[in-house]
Amino acid sequence: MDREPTRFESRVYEALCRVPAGNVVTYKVLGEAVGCASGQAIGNAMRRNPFAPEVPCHRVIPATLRLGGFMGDVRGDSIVRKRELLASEGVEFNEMGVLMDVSLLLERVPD
DNA sequence: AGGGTGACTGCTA
DNA sequence: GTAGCAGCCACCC
Repeated sequence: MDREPTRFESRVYEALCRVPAGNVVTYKVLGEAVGCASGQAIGNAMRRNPFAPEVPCHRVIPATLRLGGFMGDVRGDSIVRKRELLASEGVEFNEMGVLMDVSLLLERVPD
């Protein structure tokens, strides 16, 4: 299971670190930052992220503006953790699990 | 080399 | 609101 990140994954993590606290991006946006047309591949990289939350993978959400997954889980206590992590940065989700303030969602990863 | 998997996306119903 | 499906791409057999 555990292994060193591939070059692709390292690029993804590097781009991810440019997302400021208090903001979020979609898997798609993060993919565009590293030249990957598949959000699913990005999700794979996140799922394997060995550095959470050092590398802020909790700032990546699906285009549906829901919470998505965290640390391998798509529906579990980890999601609550992700939600609280984001709340502590000022990014809040409602009871339905949907992002409240859409203006916090960046359309592209900063340089 | 080929097939299966998945923290996705967009469309359809 | 939900469910299913095709397309997507990196990774792991």
